[in-house]
This record gives sequence, structure tokens and C-alpha cells, in this order.
Amino acid sequence: MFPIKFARENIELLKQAAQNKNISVDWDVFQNIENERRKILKSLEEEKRVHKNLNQQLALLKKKGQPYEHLLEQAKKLSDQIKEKEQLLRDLEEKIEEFLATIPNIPHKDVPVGKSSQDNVVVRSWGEIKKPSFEVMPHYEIGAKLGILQLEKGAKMTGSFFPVFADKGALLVRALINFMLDLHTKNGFTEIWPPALVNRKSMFGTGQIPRLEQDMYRLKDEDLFLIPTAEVPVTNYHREEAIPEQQLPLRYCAYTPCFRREAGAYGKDTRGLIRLHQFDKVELVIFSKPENSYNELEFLVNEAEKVLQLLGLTYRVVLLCTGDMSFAASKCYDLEVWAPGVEKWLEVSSCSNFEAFQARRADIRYRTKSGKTDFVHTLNGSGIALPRTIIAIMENYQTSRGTIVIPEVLRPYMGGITEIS
RNA sequence: GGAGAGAUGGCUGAGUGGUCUAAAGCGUCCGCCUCGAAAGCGGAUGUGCCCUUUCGGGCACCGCAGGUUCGAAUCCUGCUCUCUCCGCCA
Repeated sequence: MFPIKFARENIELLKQAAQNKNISVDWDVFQNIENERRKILKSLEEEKRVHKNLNQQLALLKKKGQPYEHLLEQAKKLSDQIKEKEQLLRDLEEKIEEFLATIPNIPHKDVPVGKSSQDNVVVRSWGEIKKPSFEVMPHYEIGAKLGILQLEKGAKMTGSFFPVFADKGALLVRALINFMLDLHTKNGFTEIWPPALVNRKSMFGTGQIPRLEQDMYRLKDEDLFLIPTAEVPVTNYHREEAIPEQQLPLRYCAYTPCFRREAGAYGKDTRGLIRLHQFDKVELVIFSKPENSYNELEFLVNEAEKVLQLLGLTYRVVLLCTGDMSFAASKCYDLEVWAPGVEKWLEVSSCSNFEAFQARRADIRYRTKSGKTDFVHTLNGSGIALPRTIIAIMENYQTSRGTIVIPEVLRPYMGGITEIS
């Protein structure tokens, strides 16, 4: 979200940015309302000034014991006028706030302009695409055969796209979570265990509301939302705070389940674990000084990459083009892992710098030693999402005998077993 | 769930209807002093918005939102959070 003054003075820049992001915004309404608002504000402030003077005179007269009643009528009349105008102004400001909340963030100048994922740029790759001598089963097939992935059980207790992991599958989930959190905390990220339900203000702070409200699960009685990612609670951990400068950068990691309605997404990638309503994810969140945030973004991507490298999974790093980036992001890298069973590159991490966009919505600042405050830059990235990582493990570590070898780094977390058979 | 207490600037803390334009102290910054520093002395020191080419001027903000009043940090109502006690609970 941008300050009203910035929006007014940089309207062409914002229009271009929204167009590049394929997001439509009603600009005319803004300009009309904003002109009206300033007109009213100016006359309101003048009336208030006169009213204030009048009241000071009044107070003085009363103190001296002189008659003041003759001023009362004028003061009353003015007071009523001011109240009326204030209401008018409040209505206009509300409309403007609503409007400002729908303007997307401006992409960084290094981000390629493009319409869709076709225009994304692969910046580097790691590992190689192996061609196994046997036919690799897709994960849902081998998962069902080994009894570790039970999609129909989840569908029975809840609905489709709520998977059940059982036996060694459940152990694998738990092992991955612990492995990732151990890695990140060892590398200087502070672990957070946040709530999985958050309030409306938190969702607004990170930018899910208003545009994505329909994509989230909501408790109507309490007006709480199930988090679509740990980014939401962990970024809001510092909402409405001023962080002492010397504490920056603050780096956090958090494991949470994530919930997404995926409204309208049916029919695309619907088989198996690719797209789910509930899934597990370890998230990384960084609060940075503005001048360091792009270095922090590279640091963040590298940290997420370490997970894939240690698991021995082939992946590539993709710089998203303007049209494929999210509403709040300035620059974003995706990590995509190769899955030979479904024969696809699967997005397992999305690492973004939001600059001050979220910080302004959530009012997260830092304070210098002399007491000056400015908005921090916020960043986050998956480190990493579990289901698609599990797909990659089930398909890349599959043997011709129909078993799955456990990646070495996970074995200590799985009681030393080397294979699921 | 019940009862009570509280929330004021970067921090501590005064203020209970009218120059509050928020005392005082601490901190921070600048200057004087000093070879340099400390101490001492003097001055400055919040945020947002509007107007203005500049200089500057104005409005708002005492947890949040309403209300009473010509006038609210101060009175009233609701909410949020913190603390104390009681009850319930994995």
C-alpha cells in the first residue's frame, strides 16, 4: 500500500506497474475523490481554526468573570458545521483507503516485463535431469501402493485435496519439518510457532485482503482466517512496532500447516499432491533495512536452495516476470524441483522482497539511535513447501523394485531407515 | 466465564473540563568549555496530513472507536490489550 500523497504524485508510475502486473484498478474514481477530499479538508481546517480562536476568547472571558454568552451561539453554529463536514470527509477518506488498498506494489526495475509464466527467466539450475532405465510411477501411484499416501481417506474425513499421510509417509512429513527447521535455525533464523488462525488486520497487513479474501478459509463467527502461509502470522509478529535499528536484520523461520480454498483452480494439476487445500510448509521471513533488502533476498533464496541441495533434488531458480508476480511483491524468485513421475517442474518455494509495501500496511518500522523511524523492508520465502518436495522424493528416489530410498540427510530423523518398501 | 486495577512522547512520569501550544527527569543531537574526553553550562529534539516557489503557516493525534459540551488527555458508553485474584480446562 502506498501513502495517499505518493499515489497522487506518482499516478502514472502506479498505472504502468498495475498494467505490467495484469491488475486492473479504477483510477478515475481516485482522482475525483481525492480532489474533493482536499477541497473539503482545506475549508474544514479553516473553520476549525476560527472555532478554536473563539473558544480561547471564551475561556479567557469566563476566567476574568466577564460575560461570554454572546459568543456561544456563534461557536455552537460553527461546531455543528464542523461536525457535518467531518462526516463528509470521513466518508471520502474511507473510499480512498479502500482504493489505495487495491493498488499493487511496483515491480523492481530488474524484473522482466511479461504477461505470464512464459516470460519468466531461468537464472540458474542445480543437478541434472536423470533418465531412469525403468518407468517411474507418479507419486500418487507408488504412494498408494506403499500405503504411505491415502488420498481417499482424506476425502472421506474432510474432502478431496485433504491428503492423509500414513505410517512411514507420516514419518517422512515429520522428518522433513524437523530437518528444515534444524537447518534454518543453525543458519541464524529464529524459530517461531505461530497461531494458524489470524484476524482480519493481519491478513490486510500482508496484502491477502482485500483482493484474495475469497481464496481463504474464514470462521464467520469470529471473523478469523486460516492462514494460507506462515508469512501472515510471522510478518504480523512485528505489526505496529518500531524495531531498534541494531536488531536488523531479523530472520525467522516457522513451520505451519497452510490452508487454501484454491477456488476456481480445479481441473488444473488436480491429481495427487500437486495442489491441496491443506499442506505443510516451513517459511522464512526477514525484516531488513531498506538498503540491504535485495542482498537479503539473495540470501533468502540461497537458504531455500540449501534444502533442495541437501536432499539431492534437481531444481532451477526462476525470476518471475511482472505479470506472474503477486500483488504485494517487488521482486520474486521461484524454486522449481524436477519430478520425473509427473514429468513437471514443481514450484516448491517462492522468495519475494516486498520492500515497504507490507510494512506500510502493517505499520512495521525501525528506529535509529537518534529516534528517527522509517518503514522496514519485509521478505519471505518458503523453505520449503512439503507436498511437492515429497512428490520429488517419491519420484526421484524411486527404485525399479517399487520402493523409495530415503535421502541420506533425512535418515537420522527417521530412525535410521534407508528405504520405504 | 467472574471481580478489580491500569494504558500519556524514544523511556520514566505529572496532569481529573478552558493559553495543555502536555510539566519534570532521563535519553538523543548541536554548541560552549577541553590537548581530547567526562562532568558542567546553553540550545534543540514526536508523527501524519493540508496550504506555500522559498521563508513559513495551519489542522489532527494522550490504547482504539463513538458520545456529552461552545470547549475533552480529563466526563460517559463500547472495544482491545496488560497486570492481580477467583472459576473452568488438555
